[in-house]
Amino acid sequence: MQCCLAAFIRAGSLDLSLDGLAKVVGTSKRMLIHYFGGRDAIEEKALSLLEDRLRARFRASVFPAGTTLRSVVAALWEQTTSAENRGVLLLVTDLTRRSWSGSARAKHFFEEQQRAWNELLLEFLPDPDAVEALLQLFQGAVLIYLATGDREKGKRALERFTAIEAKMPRIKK
Amino acid sequence: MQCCLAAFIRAGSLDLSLDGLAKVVGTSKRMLIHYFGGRDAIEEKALSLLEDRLRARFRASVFPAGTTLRSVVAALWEQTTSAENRGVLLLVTDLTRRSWSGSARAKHFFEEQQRAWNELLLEFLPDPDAVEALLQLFQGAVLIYLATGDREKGKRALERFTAIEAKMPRIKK
DNA sequence: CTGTCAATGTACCATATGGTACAAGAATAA
DNA sequence: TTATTCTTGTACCATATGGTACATTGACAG
Repeated sequence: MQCCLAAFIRAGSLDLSLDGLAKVVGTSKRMLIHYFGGRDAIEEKALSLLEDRLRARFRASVFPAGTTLRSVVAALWEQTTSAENRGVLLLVTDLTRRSWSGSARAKHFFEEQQRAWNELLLEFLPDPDAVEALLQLFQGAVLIYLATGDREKGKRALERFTAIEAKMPRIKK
Repeated sequence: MQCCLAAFIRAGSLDLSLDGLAKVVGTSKRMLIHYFGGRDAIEEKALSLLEDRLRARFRASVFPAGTTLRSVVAALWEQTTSAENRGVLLLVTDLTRRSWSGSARAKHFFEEQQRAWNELLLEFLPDPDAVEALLQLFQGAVLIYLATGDREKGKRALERFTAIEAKMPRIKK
């Protein structure tokens, strides 16, 4: 299953035929179905595994209390757009699309991701509206990054956001 | 061709088989290929038509000089996320994905859209960095809107952005 | 050694897809 | 009227896909 997920990540999408998947994993379509029980089951297991992995990554990237929002966001951006994570980013984006194309599983995945990010950011930016805006900016930055390959645009925009937030008079909630 | 584009818009994607397309349009796959010359040609013509239509919409939505950034952005958001434009929005988003999946045509489409929006916004926000950030925020807001169906989140975030920009001391360039 | 059962390859099936061959109208120029 | 060209339906083809049938292999218990 690890190999399957790796293959999906390498493809940057769940749109990978069983034959293609099998070739990458080094087995046959016959075996994939035999072991895992069909296309849907494979996608389901791969998604669960991906969720686990993302949760683990999130737990690992816990920042010490008092870290500035600026450096948290910068670190998240670096990690999200690093070359070795490009596949994961593509896959997650593909799932986002599926979540509005009617896939209940993808919708669930998307919602959990949103929740996790929200929770994390709220620790460093204790204003729900601001976090909401930041998440949208981050999503948009990712999209532009994927479309243009330019990491700097997103970096600048996020930097700008955090700089303004740092200067804002704030009523802590 | 108008009908074909309408069908793509209704599907919210270019992933519509010739058979499916033909059924919606009220003809046969045979005829589509005969008249337009194959799948690729149909997509190409539909995209060109869509580009024309979006350009026209943009020209129509010219705002009088002096309009505040806030109302420009609010109007764009209303228009972009209106129910009757949902199909167009889905289609454009699908094209954005294709632009990073290797489709040169989609990439060109994406770049032209970006250029047009950039140009428009620059008239009301004469700071390229701010426009860059605004565009990313808008993209992200659209994504969240598509995934959640909630227009308010994006509205709030954009409102927030324009409110802050209005208060910022600015060196006009 | 022999029976049993999991593991696996090969060949197949049904469906969907983009596309073509061909023939039968339907219109139109001569 | 006749020859030609345009239009269109039907049947087909090749490929890809998820999935199954069946036979073969190999290990292991008795």
